[in-house]
Amino acid sequence: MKLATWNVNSVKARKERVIAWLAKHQPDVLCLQELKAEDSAFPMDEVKSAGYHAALHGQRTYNGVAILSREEPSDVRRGFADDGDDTQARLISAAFGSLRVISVYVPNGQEVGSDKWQYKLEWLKRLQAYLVKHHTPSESLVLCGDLNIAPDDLDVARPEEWKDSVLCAAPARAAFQGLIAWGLTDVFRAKHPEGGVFSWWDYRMLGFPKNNGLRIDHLLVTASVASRCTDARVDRDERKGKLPSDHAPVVITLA
DNA sequence: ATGGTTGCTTAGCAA
Repeated sequence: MKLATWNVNSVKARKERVIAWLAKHQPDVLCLQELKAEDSAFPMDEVKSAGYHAALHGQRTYNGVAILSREEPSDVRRGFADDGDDTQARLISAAFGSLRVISVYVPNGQEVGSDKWQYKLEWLKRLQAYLVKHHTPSESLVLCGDLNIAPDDLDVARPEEWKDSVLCAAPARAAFQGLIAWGLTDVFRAKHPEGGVFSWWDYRMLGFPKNNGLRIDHLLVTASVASRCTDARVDRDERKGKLPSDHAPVVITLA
């Protein structure tokens, strides 16, 4: 079984790439982030023709998340449905038999100390509370998406350059460790303990040609899923060529 | 040569 997560930075701009990627890699589940499109603008016909279902939580201009799957999803849930601000479409959850998959787009935070940074930290707290309220580490669960956190300096090509950024600042890394402490395993790290593998490169300043990358897209899994994981990789090729997303897909294989 | 982006929405923001 193959599960993947990919921040596509506009599903309309990336439509051909997404369809081609599905055809080439045949994942069982593909979680998408940053659709930047309402549900009505999602390329549903093309995705269906490729043989996939799509559970959507879209939004105009910003945000928007989805879960594409070969199997029809059940129990689709959108947003936190808590008493906080739920106007930003950043979380969707679906079940496939006994496997629960959650696709998230964590706020970037823009600048440490800004209002958006506060929102990011609060959002991460709500994510932790959401897991505690709705799920248990004894389930088979995959929490994946653009977490906008590089958990360790091993996940940063140039740690000195990024150390004070919203992707690396201590409170963000502490929030990531909170998810781990709840009962999730960073299976990608387990397969690549040496680090130096990245999932995002800034469009600006020749980020990709210089490999000035960070690993901020993750698949965090509970123990029963971790024990089945045989492979974890970044599809770096997808960041190449004409008009790529600034993120590459991250893929795990389960026995 | 010291900059060098993209997407959405239409000049300014977000990443």
